[in-house]
Amino acid sequence: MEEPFPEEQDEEEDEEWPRGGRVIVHIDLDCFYAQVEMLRNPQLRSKPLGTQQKNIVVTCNYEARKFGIGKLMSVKEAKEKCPELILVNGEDLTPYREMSYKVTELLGEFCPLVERLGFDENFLDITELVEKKFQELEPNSQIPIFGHVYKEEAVNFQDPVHIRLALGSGIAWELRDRLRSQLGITGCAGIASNKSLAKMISGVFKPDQQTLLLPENHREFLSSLDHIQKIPGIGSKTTERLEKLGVRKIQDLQEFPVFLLEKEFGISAAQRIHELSLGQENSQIIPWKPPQSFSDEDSFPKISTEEEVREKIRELLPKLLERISQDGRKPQTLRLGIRKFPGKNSRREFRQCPIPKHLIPKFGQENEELLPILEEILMKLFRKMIGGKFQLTLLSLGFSKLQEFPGNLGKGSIKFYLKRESQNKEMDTPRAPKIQKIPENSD
DNA sequence: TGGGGTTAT
DNA sequence: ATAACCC
Repeated sequence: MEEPFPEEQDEEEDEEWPRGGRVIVHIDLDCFYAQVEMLRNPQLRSKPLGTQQKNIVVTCNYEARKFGIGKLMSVKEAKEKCPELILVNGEDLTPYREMSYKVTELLGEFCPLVERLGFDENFLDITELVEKKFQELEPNSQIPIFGHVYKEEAVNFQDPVHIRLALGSGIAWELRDRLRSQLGITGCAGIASNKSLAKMISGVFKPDQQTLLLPENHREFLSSLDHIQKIPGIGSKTTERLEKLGVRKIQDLQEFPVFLLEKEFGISAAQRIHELSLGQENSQIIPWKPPQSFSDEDSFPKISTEEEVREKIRELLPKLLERISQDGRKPQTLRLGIRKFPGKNSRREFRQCPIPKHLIPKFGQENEELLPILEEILMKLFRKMIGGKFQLTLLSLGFSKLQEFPGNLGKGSIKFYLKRESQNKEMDTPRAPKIQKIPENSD
């Protein structure tokens, strides 16, 4: 009578994985740049506001969205839709970068497993936190659910997986509450049993809300997302190739023969793609560490002389040097990036080179010699990339291979980095008093 | 269409 | 170094 265990994979697969063991939260800040600008100037809060980079409105607040303004819309179109739209320049990312790290830092106080994705998203693996709460549960205690549950599905309080996710919704609520009360920032959260699903579910109810996805609804939720590109990890290139195979909807992908996927993408990518379409994914949260590279770019109308290139380098280099010296680590590699004029799909080309050994120690201090030397190295690099005539629309400088310097013990460590970032805590946030939250049942 | 980032090959 | 991915 002993049925053999379904031997799906007796390989090195994570033992804990199926059974929906983990609880993952994805936090997605609402129109982040616009929020930061509204904190800097509260007058803007009640007005339609966008942040502008060159001729693009990159984000806008919800007042502006009422007029039909959306992400990455041209300034021209946005102004047509809303002539009284206020635009602030968002080309210097410093304020956003700083607030972004404050957010990650705050989340890190709850849980060491925080992963950043861009400036405005974070993943947390709160499995252990949830487990602790689970163990502390009194025999017949009521477990509140916070925020929405996808499909308004009833939580089954007999099911330990459901209970853990419900506890996770409480933690997500607390995280969002702290972001609002301490930093004045709102965002959405998704709670699910892996990163991919947590991320996809977080945007279901949009500003300042959260959504919980139960395992029974994985398939249905994925099918509801109709297009394959909604799956994180399936980008534009993969989408093109899939569409050539006749696959457009997630459901198409779920049902598509794996051996045909393997012919197109190779075994490992095919497996990944197929599993993603079913919501099966077990990648770990990679704890955040100090950035592995710094870069600074600028785009502009065509330039075509070396002198212009040199000028752009002179604008960008000091800013980067300042950031590097704040960080405390020293770069071993210098990178130059360009975009050539007929901007073939906005592609950039990069060249790197090692930074001469004797220059590396000079990076911490204010250093006048450093600038001209680096400038020359960059110009040489530039000449190597270009042969003769050129037209450029973008220049990018970057430092990488960041090395902690002996003598700077602990600089570059996470703690040090976070301290620096949060030092100018001019707590100008007279936020609404902390209110005891009542679970939103269904709004 | 901007100004960033990471990982895989 | 490039290409793919993410925001």
